[in-house]
Amino acid sequence: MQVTEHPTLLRQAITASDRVLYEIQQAIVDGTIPAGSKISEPELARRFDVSRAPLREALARLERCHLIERTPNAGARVVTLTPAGLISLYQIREELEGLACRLAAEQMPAQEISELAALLDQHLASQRVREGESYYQEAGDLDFHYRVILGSKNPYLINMLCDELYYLVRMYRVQMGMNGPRVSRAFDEHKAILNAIANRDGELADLLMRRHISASRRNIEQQLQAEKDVS
Amino acid sequence: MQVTEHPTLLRQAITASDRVLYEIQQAIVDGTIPAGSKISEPELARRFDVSRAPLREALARLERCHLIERTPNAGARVVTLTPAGLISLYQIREELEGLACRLAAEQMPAQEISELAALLDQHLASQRVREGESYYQEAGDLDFHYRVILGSKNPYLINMLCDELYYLVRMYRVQMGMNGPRVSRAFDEHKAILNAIANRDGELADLLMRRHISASRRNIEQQLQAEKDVS
DNA sequence: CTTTCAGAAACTGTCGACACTTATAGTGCT
DNA sequence: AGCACTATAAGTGTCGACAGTTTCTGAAAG
Repeated sequence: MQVTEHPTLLRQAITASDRVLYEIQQAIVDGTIPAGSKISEPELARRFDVSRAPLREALARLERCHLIERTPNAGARVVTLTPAGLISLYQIREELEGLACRLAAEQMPAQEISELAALLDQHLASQRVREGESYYQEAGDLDFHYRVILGSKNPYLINMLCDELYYLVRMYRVQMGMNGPRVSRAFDEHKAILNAIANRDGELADLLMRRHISASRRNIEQQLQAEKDVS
Repeated sequence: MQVTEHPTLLRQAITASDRVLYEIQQAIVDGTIPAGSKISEPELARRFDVSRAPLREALARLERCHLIERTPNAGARVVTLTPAGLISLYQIREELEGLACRLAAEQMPAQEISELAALLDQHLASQRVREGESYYQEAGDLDFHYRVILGSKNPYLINMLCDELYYLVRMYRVQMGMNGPRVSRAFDEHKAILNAIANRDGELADLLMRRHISASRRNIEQQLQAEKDVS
């Protein structure tokens, strides 16, 4: 089996199950496999050219990150996006990412903090170029959140947010077509959070992150409401 | 395939994978399969009399609730219990169960609240009988937490706490041999939390639950420290 | 026309076998 | 004796096939 890069340092074998998982995940997030649609194992197995064994393992992991729902003997469906689901998701994000900020303020190494500062400057530059363009900034937003979470050094927290919840967050953002004036405000909020972390003020970082996520939630809710009004 | 109880109401088919998952889970939690030990798929398949296919699905779910750790092409190991892991776990519980309490104070139906009150009275009775006996009370403790979490009506929260984290919490408790004077104090704390929920005071319920879990963490930490001093 | 009930098709859960990787034990060399 | 290397054994990842269940189709009865 192939090995990525350094054979001894990073001995992470890329298995067929991993590859299929990655492709299906992307397809669900961007809507290529539409929300709410039923999933047929034989069909997907043919489509991605693998047997059902690795496919089923990929499906198990997709269920783990809440992108599909399975019922015994009856198959799997892609989740449907609802306002209630969005609120439930963001309620948890508020608590968990608030905690992540507090821990990051205590645990994050100075070097990681400066790297994160550099990342924000880089975002600022690219943001000036394409004002209002959403995709890059949103990707950057996730990148910022990722790094703060990693800075918490809490393995369960990292696993829950980065592996289990974030693909669903991305799915909401992509399929709701995030854009608008929130982009530039988000940047300022990031900067304030980073400052609090750099000052080792966990309490403030926690508070700011909760506000940041709360604002983000209201933004998507508004988008969702607007979409509802059209139909 | 067999069906549990009401064929139309609860159409949950008990699959072989489910059965094996349940048995292995229990074996890991109570230490029959010791912490840190390596897991051999063929051996477990023989031991529980199933093929490797359902066994692997069970292992995937065990990884999901953090009872085992897998590395590609190298097999799985039962997790090891460490002070750092315990702290990380309880940090998350504090946030998530605090949130659960706040939501339960808002969302929990009156009937569920009165049922929970009845449960506590029942605990009180059995507790008087066997003062100091830990196992039953601890099971009751988990039962109380379960109901509060279910009362939050947040599906992600319920899944994370009841399906992903609680088996590991039980494992820490069982293998650290929880006992001592904490049992009776925990009951009073439960009662206070229930009161706050019944009064629809989410903020107070949140605070009390955080304290309750924080005290529980300190209790186990102490136990763990004592065990360390012996060795 | 709707409803009910067979029969058929499709699908999920499970099994045994094979390919390739990892770990183990043994052999030869310094 | 200690170390490197090779061959063997064990184990994981994957495949194709079969059994039992669910769902769809269609015909018959109300």
